[in-house]
This record gives sequence, structure tokens and C-alpha cells, in this order.
Amino acid sequence: MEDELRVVSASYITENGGPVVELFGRNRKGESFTLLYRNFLPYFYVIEPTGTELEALDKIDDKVKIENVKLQYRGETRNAIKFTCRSPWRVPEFRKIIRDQNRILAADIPFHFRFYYDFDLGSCVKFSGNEVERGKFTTDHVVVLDSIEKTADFLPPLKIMSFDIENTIKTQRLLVIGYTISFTGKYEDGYIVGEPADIVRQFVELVRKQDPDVITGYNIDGYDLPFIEGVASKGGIELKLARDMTTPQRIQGQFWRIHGRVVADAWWNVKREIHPKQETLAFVSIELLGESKGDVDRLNIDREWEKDRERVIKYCIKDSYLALRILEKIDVLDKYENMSTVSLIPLDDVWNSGNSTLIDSLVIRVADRRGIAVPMNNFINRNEEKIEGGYVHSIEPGLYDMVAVLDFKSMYPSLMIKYNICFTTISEDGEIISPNGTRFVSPERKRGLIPELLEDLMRTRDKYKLMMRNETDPGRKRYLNSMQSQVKILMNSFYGVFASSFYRFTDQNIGSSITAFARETIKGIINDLNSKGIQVIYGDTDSVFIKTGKTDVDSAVSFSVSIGEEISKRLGIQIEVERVLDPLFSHGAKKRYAGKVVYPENERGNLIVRGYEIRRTDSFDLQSEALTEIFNYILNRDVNGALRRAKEIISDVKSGRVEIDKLVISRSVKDFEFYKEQDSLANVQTAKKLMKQGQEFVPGMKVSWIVVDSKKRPQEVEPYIPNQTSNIKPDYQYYADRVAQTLSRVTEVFSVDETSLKNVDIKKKSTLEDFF
DNA sequence: TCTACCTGCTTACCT
DNA sequence: ACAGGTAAGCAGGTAGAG
Repeated sequence: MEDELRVVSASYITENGGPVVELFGRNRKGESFTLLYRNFLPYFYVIEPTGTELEALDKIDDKVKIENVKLQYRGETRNAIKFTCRSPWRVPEFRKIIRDQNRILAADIPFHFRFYYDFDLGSCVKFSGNEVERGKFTTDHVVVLDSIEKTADFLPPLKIMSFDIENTIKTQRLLVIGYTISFTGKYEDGYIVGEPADIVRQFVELVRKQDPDVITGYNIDGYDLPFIEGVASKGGIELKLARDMTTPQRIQGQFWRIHGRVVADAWWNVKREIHPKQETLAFVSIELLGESKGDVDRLNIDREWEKDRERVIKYCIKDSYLALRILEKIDVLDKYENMSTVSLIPLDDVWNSGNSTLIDSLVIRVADRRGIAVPMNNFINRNEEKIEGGYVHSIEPGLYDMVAVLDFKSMYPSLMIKYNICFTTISEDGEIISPNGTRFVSPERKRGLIPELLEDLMRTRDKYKLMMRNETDPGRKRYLNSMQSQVKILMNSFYGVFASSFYRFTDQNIGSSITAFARETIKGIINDLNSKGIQVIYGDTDSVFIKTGKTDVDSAVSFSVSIGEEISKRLGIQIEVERVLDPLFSHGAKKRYAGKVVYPENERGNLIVRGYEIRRTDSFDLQSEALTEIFNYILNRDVNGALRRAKEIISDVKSGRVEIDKLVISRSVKDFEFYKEQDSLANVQTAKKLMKQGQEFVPGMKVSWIVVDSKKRPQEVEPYIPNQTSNIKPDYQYYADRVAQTLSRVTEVFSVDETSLKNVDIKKKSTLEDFF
């Protein structure tokens, strides 16, 4: 049979002592497939092995063959051997034979990636093969492959299954699993009750029968899955949740791998996508969906279960439904499917692995084609020394009129292209010299692999952007926009990966050359503009904020656009006018500013804030709201109004005229062992109290609290649980002080300090000019 | 003994 | 298992004033 598939996940199993590559996914019709390939073997390279090493390798029972090859290694052609064996899982053992790990190449590439690179596969594949009996596999079809290749991407319907468990707190007994399934726009739900072991057995059956592509739930990574695994192991049940009957595996104590399916914790995804102020399911459901959770008291779940079982079951199903809806709402599925298309690896690997995996996928293929050696990642000899980063220009306190923000379009990728920065071009005799003295050969002599790859990506992005502009169908337009945005994200992640200390192609000089060129570029522009009498008031890494000196928006825009065009032409890197702000406020701190947008047109009138408490998830609502109000006064040039309102807010807080919900502070908590003085931290104190109460807590979660006595050292806090605050007495003086602190940073620019905000009448000043 | 100031630790943000 | 630069709050200390 022949068909096309979007690949959800790839892995391998062992059969008769040899590896079988398996790809899982769905065709356009939404039928699920398992594709099997049996004739692929693992291999790696060793540069100039010694006699003893070669002998030892030759003696390995698992060996299939040893071939002589030539590879480009650090700019030289070197002799190497290609060692092919049968067992992917034994490669780490074979690596130990070689003393110097630097001479072993490509021996740390997960087997399914090796298959992906060598067959040059992508997010979707076209295949032909023989359909066989389903056997142990749970998919609609199982095909033994004859051929497989990359094909144009498409988005088939994927099946998502969300689940949630309830258990007693004291005895940790599993009571119920509730679930919701979403497929082709339809929802279906249900539940499983009974003896804990039976619940788990039926759950495994359910997953096998429903065969979902994505498994989700709220906090399943750290709570529900480990809990179910615990019940399974105690009951001697094999947790065969995978599409190939294997059991889930936890990677680095964090992500789960279930062959053929993506495990996508809704909590983790929400955290990554929207950074909510609080991370409980209740809070996120309200914020994102406007829906509230059921009102079952989890702390008294044992009694609730006795009293009204139906209600607890309904509540459990609802939680699974909410998690599913949240995952759909934040639109991650399409996004990661598109990133899978851009980075050419299966959906699961995009969703649940780091950026270096995406970069690997593009770089290793090209390196292999060109005979360039692929070293291994080095997690052991990590260089502790940090490379110097971007330049941040100081900003003076004040209110500035008609400020244009110009910034470089993908600055780091552009610089890598412009200066041919690459591990293949770094050379003592290079013609291009970076400000820190590192040399790269000119593109005329040798075009770098990375610059070429980045240029391809730039072209791809421009192509998507052009298509998007000409597209009239809204759905198609959204898809094209998402594609161009994923390409941009991938391009921008190159720098970070190449500047990281462990990445296989890392060279300290590459990372520091990129940032050195960037600093030189931005400082050059600032000096140049200043010498022309154009005042640069701020800049961060790839941006400059200039005073246009104009009074109307059109002149300000055309003035700054012409400056941008001149610079772009002169430097060969695109710099664009991102916004014009009128006015822009700063209290004199880097990475913090607020402004009113006057350009672009579609953002006109918007308040934009960077860095300030309004942006921070660990500030309490009252603080954010108060500062927003004050900014609105200031940006409308009503300083007196700002001062009056600031005093009013502070005095209200001081006397307790404020809702307790506005005083909630939330912060994340790591593993307790991480901290030097865990007991003196409010977030850890809160987490410990929550655990004592029997609340769900896993490291990495945000916890919320109210400060009840800030005089104590460390300050005393109480966990915040919505609708359960009657016995909490906030330390109003503390909150008043903090709000005053926040607001006075703004008012001090106009000569009104914290003490005067909190106390006596302010000096009578009526116009803005009087304050300078 | 109280306050001002400093340092180290920590989190979250900006690009 | 992508980077560095930065602000700011709290804990806990010390120096100097009262």
C-alpha cells in the first residue's frame, strides 16, 4: 500500500536481537499508522583509531562492519573508520573503548534521528510497503516499509486524550480516572472506578482502544502519571500505554516518552506559552476559558467520596475536560506541527526536547552530505566561563516625546550570514576578523554551512511572508503566518545553541564573535547618530531608541524610516522602525520602560510596558494595577493626577481597604534541596505548608501566598487558596510600603519620593514643566 | 539598640 | 540539555549613630 502520513512520533524496538525503526502518525483521512523498517543499523565514526582500539572494536560481537572513510575534522581531512553494529542501546558501551572521546563522532545521536537524517525525512512522509496484521500495535494500520521519503506537509486530525485522577489523601488510594477525548471536533468523556489495580488495567485498555496521538492532563508529568505508575508496579501490571505495547519512560526526571504518542502536560505548556500569574487549574481555567472548576473540596476528598461519589466523578471528568480545552486554547498543537515541518523532526521531538535537537536536525544532515565530522555533545567538560553578551545603553530618567524604536531584523542570524561565522570557516588565516580577534574565511573562499543554512531559512521565511500577504483564506493565512513565525524562532535559536557550553559544534569563539560584532554594530550606530545630533536615549542588544524631535507622528515616522534605510543600506543588515512612542517614560533603569504607541497605526493608543512590575508574575495585582493607573496619568502628562491617585491608593492599602485577592504573591519553587537557606524563603515556606495540608505540589510549580507579618525574619506568609482566606490577616503596612516603593520609582522622576507619597501633602505643582 | 548600607541569593524579565 | 544582561526583593550581616 501507499499513503502519506504526518509523523507524530518515532522510536525503535528490538526484534530478534536487531532494531526495528517505527514511525507513528495519521494520514489525511485521520487513520492511524505504524510504519516499520527493519534494515537500518546504528553506526558511528572514530578518527584515526589506534591499533588496540581497532582490535577491540573488531572483537565486538555486535559488530557488523568496519569501513575506512575520510572526514573533514577541524578544517583538515582526516582518516576515520565507520563502525556499524546491530544494537543502538549498546553504543554507549562501545564508546568507552576509545580513550579520547573527542575522536569519536556522531555516537550520541538517538537512533530514530539517525534514521530520519539518513532518509532525509520531514514532518510528513510518503511511503509504500506491505500492510500486515496489527499484532501488538494499536494503530488502524501496520505497514512494513519498502520505501519512505519526505513529502509536503499537511495537518490531519489528531486525537487528544486528557485524563485526571482522584485519590484519597491519607491512604493515597486511587479512586477514579476521568477522561475526555477530542477528535475531529467532537468530544467524548467517561470515567473508570473500582479497585485501584482494576482502574489502571481498564485505563490501559482504554488508551489502547482509543489510540490517542496526544495524551494530556493538568500536571500529569509530575503527578498523575507517576501515581498510576506506582499503582501499576504495586499491582504487577504492565503499563502498556504505548502504540507498540511498551511502557512509559521518564526522561531526565521530567518528560515522559510513550512510543507513538506525545505526552503534553497542559500545565507545562500553559507555563511555557502564557506565563500565568498563578498556575493552578482553577486559575488558568478562569483566565483562559472563563470556566470555573467544580467545587469539590480536594482536602476533604475522602469524605466527599463517601458522601457523594457522583459529584467527585463529575469533578474529575471536568478537570480532564478543562485541561484539554486549555491545551487547545493555547494553540500549541498546530504550532508544534509547523515547527516539526520547519525543523524536519517528528512532532513528539519538537514538543518534548530542546532547541539543540532542532538545530541538530538541520545541521547534521548538511554536515553528513559534505563529509564534515559530527562531534558529540559534551556535557562533562562544560566551560564555566561565560562569553560577553549584548550591549545595553543606559537611559536617563524622564518623559520623552516622539521616540522612535528601531531594531534589527534577526540581528544575530544576519551577522552570522554577513561575517560568514561558522565552525566550518573559523580559521587562523581567515580574512574576516571579529572585534575579539577571531578569524573566519571569506565567503568567496568558502561559504560556511551555518550561514548558508540561515540564508535558506531567511528565504523560506520571506517566501511564507509573501504567500501570506497574497492569501485571502483566513485559515490558510493563519497557517502561513505560523510557518514564517516558526522559521524566525528557529533562526533566532541558532545563536543560543552555538553559544552554549555543551553543544557538539560549539566553539567559544563563535558565540563571542557574534556578540562582539553585535556590540560593535550597535555602538557604532549610537555614536554615529549622536555625532549627527540625533539623540539616542536607550538601546538593548539590537535596538536603538531615538528622539525624533518631531511634533507630529507622520514626520516622526518618515524621519526614523529614512534613518533606518540609510543604516540598512550602509551595513547590509535590515534595521526597521518597530514603533514610535509618544511619550516614553523611564525612571532610569535598563530593561524597564513604558510608552504610549502612536505608530504603527493598528497599535495606536496602546500602553506598552517592559520590565516593570506590571509585566512580572511575582508582583501582586494591586501593585500591577496601581502602576498601570499611574503610567496612564503620566503618559497623558497629568503628573498631579498621578500623584493624587498614588497617595490615595497607598492610603487605601494601609488602612486595609483592599480585596485580599489583590494581595496574592506567586513565585515558582524548585526542588527544596536546591536552596542554600530553604527556610528563609517565602516561596519554599508556602510550598511546605501546602504539602502539609495535602495539596498537590510538584517542584517547578508556582505557589501563592499572602504576607501576614513582614516584621518577622524571615517574613511570615500564609498559602493563598481562593475562597479560603477568612482566617488570613494581611500585613497591610507591608503591602502599602511595597506599593509606595513601586509608585515612588515613577514619582521620584518628578521629585516626589516615597515618604512624601505615604505622608503629607505634596508640593503644589500644576504643570509638567514645573517638575523638571 | 536602631538604622543605613552592603552582599549574596533568588526570581523573573529583556533581547 | 539555547545565551547573557539586568532590576529588584529579602535575608542576614556590619558599621556607625544615638
